Order: sequence, then structure tokens, then C-alpha cells
Amino acid sequence: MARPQNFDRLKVLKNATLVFWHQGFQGTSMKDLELATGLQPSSLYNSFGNKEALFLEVLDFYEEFVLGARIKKYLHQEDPIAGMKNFFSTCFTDLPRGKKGMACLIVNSVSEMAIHNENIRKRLNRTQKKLHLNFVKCLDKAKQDGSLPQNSSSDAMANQMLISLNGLLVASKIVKDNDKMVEASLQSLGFILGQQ
Amino acid sequence: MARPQNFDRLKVLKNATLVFWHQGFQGTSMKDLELATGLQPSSLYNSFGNKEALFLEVLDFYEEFVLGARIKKYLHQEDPIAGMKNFFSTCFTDLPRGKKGMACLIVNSVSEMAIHNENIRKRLNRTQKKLHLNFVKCLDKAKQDGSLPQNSSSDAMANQMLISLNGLLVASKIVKDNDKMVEASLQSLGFILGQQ
DNA sequence: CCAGTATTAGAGTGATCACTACAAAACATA
DNA sequence: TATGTTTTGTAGTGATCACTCTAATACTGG
Repeated sequence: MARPQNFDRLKVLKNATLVFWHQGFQGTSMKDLELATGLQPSSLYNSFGNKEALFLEVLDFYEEFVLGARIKKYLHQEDPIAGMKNFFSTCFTDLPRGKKGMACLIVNSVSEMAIHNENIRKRLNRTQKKLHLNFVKCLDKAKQDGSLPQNSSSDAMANQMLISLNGLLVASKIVKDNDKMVEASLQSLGFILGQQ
Repeated sequence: MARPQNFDRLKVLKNATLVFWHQGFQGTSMKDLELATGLQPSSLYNSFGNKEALFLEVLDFYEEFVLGARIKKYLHQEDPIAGMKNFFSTCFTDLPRGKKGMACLIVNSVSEMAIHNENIRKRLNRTQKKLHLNFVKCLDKAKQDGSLPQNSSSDAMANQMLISLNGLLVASKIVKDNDKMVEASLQSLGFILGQQ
């Protein structure tokens, strides 16, 4: 056969994710990615194709390992309402190396790339739908628990939560007092989460 | 004296605003700005300094003439609640040349630049505070009208509205059915706006 | 060990980046 | 018309962009 790859693909994707997350797609150069991953350009292009393709894999990595971990940690809890509350209040603190203002790779990328690259837009839309679905599951569970009225629309509520979450993450980039904004966000969702 | 400028500064700023609004700061090259404004590089640099300084003036232009126009149109109405509702429901349609997905230059720029450029961050923060202030004024007026309970905090409500608006504008970049998202957004602010 | 194959290192591609140097041009004042 | 001052047109700066070429390298199956 042939010479094997000399690197861990997942570790490379993780490092690339951190760079794109912090600097954005256009703000990240292939040079940045070489330095962050330790790979030479030939290895990067041989394994990932080009910058856009690498970014799409990074989005997959983020969905599975970053967002996925948070979904599992907070939205698969026993108490769905408390879980969703925690999901909101930790969206600033669950950051790598404690970097502030990085917010969320998905929200950042929607803002930067969605209207300019259809492949990226589709991928981001899929990720948002995944989060939406998990919100719906939580809300349905809360209905069964009796924590929420049965006649409320989980789909509509999940939309409200997505919008508030997106807005919260944007606001976290300029506002000092994030806790105040989390509180405001949870209050505006108060008819969902405010009972306890 | 000396040779006069051969262009209308406000018209140049307007055209530069449209480009930055659509493409973002990093996605816009000086070449793009030359083409959009019709100015040669020497004129651009002589009159505005550099790309960042031009962008800061563009942010001022946007605050005064784009956001300012919307504030005047919707938030200085007689009925403050209806005005705020209209402010939300028109944030997708009040776009130049009907371009969709451009959302808001402020939100786009917060997402792209806030953590990388302190000058830009400060400017964006100032603009958000201006909008916050106008929401507070509307909310206070609604309290005087009796449309809102006196004990509610206008500051907290304005924060909720800012977050929802930001989230709504981000969502408008990937979601097809914007009206559904506006409705969700207004519903989550329902305890403010839902009475009528 | 040999042959075959995929990966690697490293230099280098043209294009584009923000920005500048410089002289011609265009005006107001005298 | 002559002078002084600023803007303008044009060519061009080094740096960096995403990406590629080529040959040495490292491994597996025979």
C-alpha cells in the first residue's frame, strides 16, 4: 500500500475549528491554519481539498463535538426547563480556553457567510434545525411533565428560543455585563421558562 | 485657495455603506469601494484616511441616515406599541434595492469585527445604546398611556427587545419564512407588545 | 529487499491586498 | 495672468492571499 497520514484528523479539525471560531472564515488564512494544525499546505490540501471544504468539515466538527456536547449536557437532562435555562446561561462560559466574545461559530458564520455561500448556508441551516429539534424535544417533555401547558406550540416556542439565543450571542460581543443580558433573554422567554 | 473636491461626500458614504453592508468589512476591498464610489484610490485615501477610518464614517452614516430614519419613522409615532411592532416587522423589508439577507450593518459588524477592533466595537456599542434609548422612550410613553404596567422596567424590556431584534436579523440570513420568525419574536416579547 | 503508492516538505505560482509616490490638473486669490 | 494650494489620475509598492508543483519520503504487500 502507501505511506500513511502522519496526523490525527480529529485533532487537526479541532485546532482548525478554534481558529475559524475566533477569526471567522475570511479572517482566517491558510497560513493561520498551517500554524494551528502543524500541517504543511500540501497535507492540508491533500486531505481537505480547499479552504471552503475544510471549513465545511469544521462546521460538522463543531456541530457534533461542540454544540453536540452542550446539547447532551444540558438538553438531555431530567428536568427540561432547568436544562434549557442552563443551556442559555452557559453559552458564554462554555468557551475554549475561556476566550470571551467568540460567541458561537454557527451564529458568527451565519452572519458572515450565509448570503455569500450556498453550501455553507445549507450546512448552517441544518445545524440550527438540529438545535431547534432538541428544543422541541425538551419543550414536549416539559408538556408531559406538566411544566408547560399542553396547548402551547413547541415549534413556535423553539423558534423564539433560537432567536433569543442568536441575539444573546451577538450581544455578548459588545456588552460587558453578559449576565444581565442572559437574564433579559430568559425573561423574554418567561412564559416558557419563568415558572420556577 | 485650492482645487475643490469633485464629489459629494454624503453620496460617496452612501455607496460605501451599501458595499460594506452587503459584503462586510473584510469582504470589501478598496477596489470594490473605488468602483462603488467612482473615486480613485488617491481621493479615497486623501478624504477618508484608510479603510478602517472610512468604515467608521460609514457606521456613522448608517446610524444617522439608515437606522435614524427607521427610528424616526417607527419609534416617534403616536402609538409607541404599534410603532415598536412595526419596527420589528419591517426590519427585513426596509432594505436598499430590496436585497434580502443583508440584515443590519450594525449586527453584521458586531459579529464580524467587535472582538478584533476596539474602535469599531465602541462605535457599534454607541449605536446599540442609541436604539436602546429609543426603545426606552417608547416604553416609557406606553407606560404613560397606560398601555404598559407602571412597575415594569423599561431598561430590562429594552434589553429584551434588542436581543430579540439582533437574533431576528441573524435568523433572516438563513430562514426562508421571515414572517414566521417575526411573529415568534413578537410573541416572545408578548408581555410587552401582545396586548393589542 | 523490492516495487508500488500515497503523503510529505518546501519552494513557488499569479492574483489581489491595503496603501503610496508623484506629477498633472483645477480652482481661488492677487 | 501668475501664484499657491489641494485634489486627482496613474502607476506601482511590498505583503499576503489561496493554492500548486515536484521530488523526497515512508509505508505496505509481495
